[in-house]
Amino acid sequence: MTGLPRLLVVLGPTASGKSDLGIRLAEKLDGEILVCDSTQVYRHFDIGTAKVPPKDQGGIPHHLTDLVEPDEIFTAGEYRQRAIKALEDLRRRKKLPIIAAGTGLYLRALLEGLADAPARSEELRERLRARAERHGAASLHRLLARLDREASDRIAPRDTQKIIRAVEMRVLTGKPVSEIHGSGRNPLQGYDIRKIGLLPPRTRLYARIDARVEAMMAAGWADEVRGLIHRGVPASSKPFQFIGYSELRNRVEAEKDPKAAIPAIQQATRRFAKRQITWFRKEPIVHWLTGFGDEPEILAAALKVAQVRTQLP
RNA sequence: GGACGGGUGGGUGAGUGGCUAAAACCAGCAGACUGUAAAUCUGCCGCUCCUUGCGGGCUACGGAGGUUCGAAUCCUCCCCCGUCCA
Repeated sequence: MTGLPRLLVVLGPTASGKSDLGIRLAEKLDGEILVCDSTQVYRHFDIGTAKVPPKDQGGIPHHLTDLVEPDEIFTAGEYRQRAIKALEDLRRRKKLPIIAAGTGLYLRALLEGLADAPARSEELRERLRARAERHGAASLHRLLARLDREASDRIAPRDTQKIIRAVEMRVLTGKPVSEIHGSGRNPLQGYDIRKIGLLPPRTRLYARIDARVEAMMAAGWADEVRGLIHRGVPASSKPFQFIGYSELRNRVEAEKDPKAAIPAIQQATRRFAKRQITWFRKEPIVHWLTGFGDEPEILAAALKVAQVRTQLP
């Protein structure tokens, strides 16, 4: 066990101080950061996705950000592949990988792997979406019920996104979802993985979120959005769906005061944080720390978790 | 001082005699989620008791009375708020 190279994971809801803790740990333990965040993979969307600006990175290399252009679609499978490459690179250079994870699905895709399922098919999705438009979301669910009863029982009739994915898997492989998932995952091997979870008290976390949104606005978030519009990033592009970006784009386009969007953005971010917490609560073997990543006691506790010889159960 | 309009659960707001613990939306809480995941979706949401049931009890629609078998809904008075007239 002790022969395996270590892999640190810092996970937690947005604004819990993951990036900060990650950098401090990297400084002490000769590590580098692997960002695990579905929004930071997009170039040009910087302020609202809370990327750590280079001047604040403390000289610690940050990987897995700015991977694609805004009009591209990025997926968990893609993330897994890139992350594995990055891990191999760090291993060669004998650096401690520290994953700063805010996107639970991506983290799971990397650590536990994904089933051997087909990638998205845009044409098929186009057809399915058209069907939903014409005959309603319920018709898609009925279609899935015919193709894959078990999957349709598990997915809510209105959850069009998941229904489409299930139909897609069934059509592309001819196999029901349960069979594909039953075939197993391909977990990441060869690491002594230590997971540190940041879980600050809810009220304090919410207060930080509120303050951070204000700070992002003060840092020129609206101008960033203006720039994105000018460079021709379409409203339909994925990153414009991210929290804050949709609200700000609307306001900027309508030439309304962007500041008026602040309460709505704070609200959406708080709800997002809640969803992250729900997801991470299920994550196996996490050393939970009830505080923010920038607090000295938390750093001390995290260092302990990272360095003990035998992994605690 | 007078004339209207209005006061409903944390918020907005529907409800004009029983089907109403009270629509809807928001907020809040909890949850699901294996290739869009900062996405998408689900449940709960006055208090309380138990044999957890489309169960019982209590409290609730500004306040106090009243009418009625029955009131958030009708009547009386009072208190607030808004607009207008003086």
